[in-house]
Amino acid sequence: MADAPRYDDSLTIALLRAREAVTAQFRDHVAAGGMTLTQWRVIRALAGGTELDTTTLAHRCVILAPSLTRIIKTLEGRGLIEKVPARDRRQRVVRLTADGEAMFTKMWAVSKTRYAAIEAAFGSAEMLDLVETLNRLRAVLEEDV
Amino acid sequence: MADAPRYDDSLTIALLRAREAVTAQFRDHVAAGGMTLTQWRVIRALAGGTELDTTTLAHRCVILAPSLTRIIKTLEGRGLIEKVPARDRRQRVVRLTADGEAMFTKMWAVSKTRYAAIEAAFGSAEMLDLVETLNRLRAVLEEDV
DNA sequence: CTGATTTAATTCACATGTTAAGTAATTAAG
DNA sequence: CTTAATTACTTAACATGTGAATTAAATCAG
Repeated sequence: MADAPRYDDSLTIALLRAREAVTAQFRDHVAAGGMTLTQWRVIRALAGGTELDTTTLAHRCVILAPSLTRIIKTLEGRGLIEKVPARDRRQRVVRLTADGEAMFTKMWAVSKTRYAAIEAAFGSAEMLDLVETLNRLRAVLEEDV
Repeated sequence: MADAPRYDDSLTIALLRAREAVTAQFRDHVAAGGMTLTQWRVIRALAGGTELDTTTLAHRCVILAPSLTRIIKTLEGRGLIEKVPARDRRQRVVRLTADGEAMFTKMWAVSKTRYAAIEAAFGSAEMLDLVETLNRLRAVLEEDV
């Protein structure tokens, strides 16, 4: 069992820790804006007048449907997003309100800076490589295994 | 705003999705054993008679203290782990029970196989590289930025 | 057109993530 | 030795992750 870390958790743990380290770079800033990182992903996905249904939004933000239902309720309650009538009445299509767009614009500048700092510290090319590798890993797992 | 996805979320999202894809390879198996992936990390960390205090355990498993408190309560209730008297009475030191070790042994064989499958599909060297890169990213973020 | 099936969201129940506050035991200051 | 500061953990409160069941609307079979 001494060899356990090598066979199961190493990749899992490395992914967990790396994600933790990256999100830590944004959490304080986003929290200062009165949002969670998850909520911020939703705002981001809708920025620029984008209208999306729950399923698409959930997929892009990597949020499960039940979580997104609650988040939409919360953000709508804060006046940051609003519903849009959809042809298919099963769907819930949403977009940012004017306040939502303003919130995005205000926070985006800082977010961009933080991201640039990460890129500078880690290396721009290395970062592109990493993202590509992560996406390849995901592609492999979703097909072959 | 059209460039947004390139500057903030790409790494975050890539990490999220990659982690999701990897954990998906283990979730069903672990769930079949009546555990969550988080609980399994704890079992794993204690396998082989290891005794650990909450702080160390939390760090190794990448679980926040409040979550670990609940998990320990749950696993103790199921008879999989037990408390060990500690010199420092502030600490809560735990270890696996005989049932806990049995549970680990039973599930470990399968877990190992799943991990090997991932390694085979993605590439052994690539996987080592990825883990190393992730750890380097983390190291950079925890120091420089 | 009617009933069965599928699809999109929601709701429910429970586990975990996350921050802040609280408690108990240890250590350090004097 | 006594008090203040620190440390380890717990509790509380709320947000999210997760799977299963439910509801409502659209689609399909006949």
